[in-house]
Amino acid sequence: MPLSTRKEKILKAVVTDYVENCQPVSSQEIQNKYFPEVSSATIRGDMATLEELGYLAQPHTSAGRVPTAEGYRMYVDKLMPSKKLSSSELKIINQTLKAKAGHLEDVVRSAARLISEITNLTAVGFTNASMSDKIKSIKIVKIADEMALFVVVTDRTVLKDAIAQMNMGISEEYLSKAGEFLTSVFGGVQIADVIDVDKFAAKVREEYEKIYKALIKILKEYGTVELENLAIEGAPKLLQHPEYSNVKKAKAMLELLDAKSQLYPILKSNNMNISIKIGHDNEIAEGLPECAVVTATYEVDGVAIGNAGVIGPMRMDYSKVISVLDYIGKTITNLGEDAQDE
Amino acid sequence: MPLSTRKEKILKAVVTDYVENCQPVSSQEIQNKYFPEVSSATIRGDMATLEELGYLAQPHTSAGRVPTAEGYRMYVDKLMPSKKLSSSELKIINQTLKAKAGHLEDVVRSAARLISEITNLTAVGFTNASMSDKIKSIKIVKIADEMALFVVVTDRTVLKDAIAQMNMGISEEYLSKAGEFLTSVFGGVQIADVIDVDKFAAKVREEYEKIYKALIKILKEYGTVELENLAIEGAPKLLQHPEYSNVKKAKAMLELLDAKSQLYPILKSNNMNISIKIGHDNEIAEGLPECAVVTATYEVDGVAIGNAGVIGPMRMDYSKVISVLDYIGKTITNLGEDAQDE
DNA sequence: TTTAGCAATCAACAAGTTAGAGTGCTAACA
DNA sequence: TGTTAGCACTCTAACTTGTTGATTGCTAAA
Repeated sequence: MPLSTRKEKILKAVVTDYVENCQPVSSQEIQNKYFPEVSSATIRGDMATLEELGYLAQPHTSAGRVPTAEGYRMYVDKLMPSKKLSSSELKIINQTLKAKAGHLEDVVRSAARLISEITNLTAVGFTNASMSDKIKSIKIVKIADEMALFVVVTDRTVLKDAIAQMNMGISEEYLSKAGEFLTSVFGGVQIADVIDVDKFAAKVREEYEKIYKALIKILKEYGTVELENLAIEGAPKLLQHPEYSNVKKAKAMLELLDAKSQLYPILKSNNMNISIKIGHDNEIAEGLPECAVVTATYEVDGVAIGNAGVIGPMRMDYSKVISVLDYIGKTITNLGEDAQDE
Repeated sequence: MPLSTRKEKILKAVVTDYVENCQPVSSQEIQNKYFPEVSSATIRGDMATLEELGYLAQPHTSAGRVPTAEGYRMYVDKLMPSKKLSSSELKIINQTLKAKAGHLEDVVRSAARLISEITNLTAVGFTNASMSDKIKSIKIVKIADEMALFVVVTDRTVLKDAIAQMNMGISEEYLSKAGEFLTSVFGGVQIADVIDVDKFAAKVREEYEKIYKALIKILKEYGTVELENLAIEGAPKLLQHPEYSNVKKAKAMLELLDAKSQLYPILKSNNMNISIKIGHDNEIAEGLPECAVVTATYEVDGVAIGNAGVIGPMRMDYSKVISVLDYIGKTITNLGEDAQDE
């Protein structure tokens, strides 16, 4: 049974009002603010129906109505108006991201910070890395007597934190040659293949065998890079929402944010442009308190380079969140293309 | 007027009990648990004296006593027993830190995590970097057509996140030569001097001028490296302390932790082996809620390489915190010396 | 289908009461 | 002089009760 237009409008009004005031919405209020043309009794009837259908709920008998997860879902899917960002918001997004152009991790982190500041919610951002990324080049730099820094450039990012212990007395020339050799062998090869020893053992000359082993060790952790790059911005903002005035709930959420490995699967949207999970949707994570997660996947040249989004109470301004994520997505894409044109 | 031994013991008992139970301590309780040999009336008298001296306070007339900041201070300075870590705690510290040996940032971050887990408090850790660090070597690696990675090794750390935009068509040889040249000019020179253009402009050959400028830009941010490396572990643990059951206070603390630039001066202990700031001590930071900060400076070969410590309510188990910080400090120092012996 | 009117429900607040925990004081004692 | 028992006093925390106001659901009429 499809909802009548009036019922839709009432649902929309309830969500709008509740998002703004965080108070159960009464039929009176709906009538005054949104529906002067019908009586509160009529609205009451409609609200009762909406409650039967599962879109609204009552905290207690003599209270107004509150949207359920399904209510928000319906709102997001069908009823939500699109919202424009203010020109000052557009400006700050452009400026901030432009300043960081070129540094992938910085861009995503800045994006998260922007999102948090504009939406007043806790934001997250992370870059993607996958075992199917391809090697572009490998450089090895001697930084101390027995230490070498591996710089691995892939088609998506630059791995530059990997330090390996080396034998005494290995020369710079040798490392440089080894880098060239490894680049020639592995250039264009997926990381998943590089670490598959059987496939390449034959191709690696004996003199570079130790280096190859060090490389494998480094690349095995490539997938965890995205975990380390998971940026969380504005965590304390959680506490300003009445939903988390209860310390227990607040703690549960903060602990979730703290445990990045747990958080990650919740955030990772399945390559959807914008993914919206509300309430039940993400109750997959055991014990996760009622909340909503909105994430966007960012692309440059058609390649997904990272995700960013917000996590917070179900009661959030979805429309605004989506505008921000969308605009930031476009800005990042353009950033990449501009860089190429130069 | 020095305290009588009994008064000292009573103060110690009050602190011990309050740290454990977070309940105002009554004369009865002291008598039962710590002083069966004197009557509660006597203890009451002593507690009244301790209150006059400013070591104890009463939340209200008919409540027990609570230590003041001065009370904790006295406890820490004179009365605190030393505590041994359990063998399982020693073991986990050794194992965890050994696994990270060689990676300075990782060691300090792991140290913070260990501290947080063992003390059940929020822990922080950061590596030191200062403009008086000396350059050891500079390598420049081409990672894309117009991008180069500067790897700057100093006597304290390795700077390897600095990517600079380069002119089209700069060759790897040129960058490699430039690196050698810069190393020859700046090896052993303090960073503060390197970025002082007037001092060295004459020495830098014209062909490397642009590279030098890029280097300066990078090194100017060297000091902020430590900010970025400021690791905070176990922030949600704050909320499990009754002191922060009030969401407002919790938020103030979390915001402090979030604003790293604000937090940093509070944490940076003035090269003291272990620094303990309690209550008023660190009320320098405006609006900082009542709390205590205990930090230790870690050294390898006599050089301070980082700090780690805890931040939390004044009511904490100082003795345990200090044991942990101390033992971790020793472990880190040994780690560095072992590495050299090999 | 909509509306007005009205009884019923319930949270939130305020006021009043009680119980008990803990103190400070005092007078007696060692 | 220091210590103790005893007791009155204070104050919070918890519970009870009553009241108010918001909001609903229902019903009968338009």
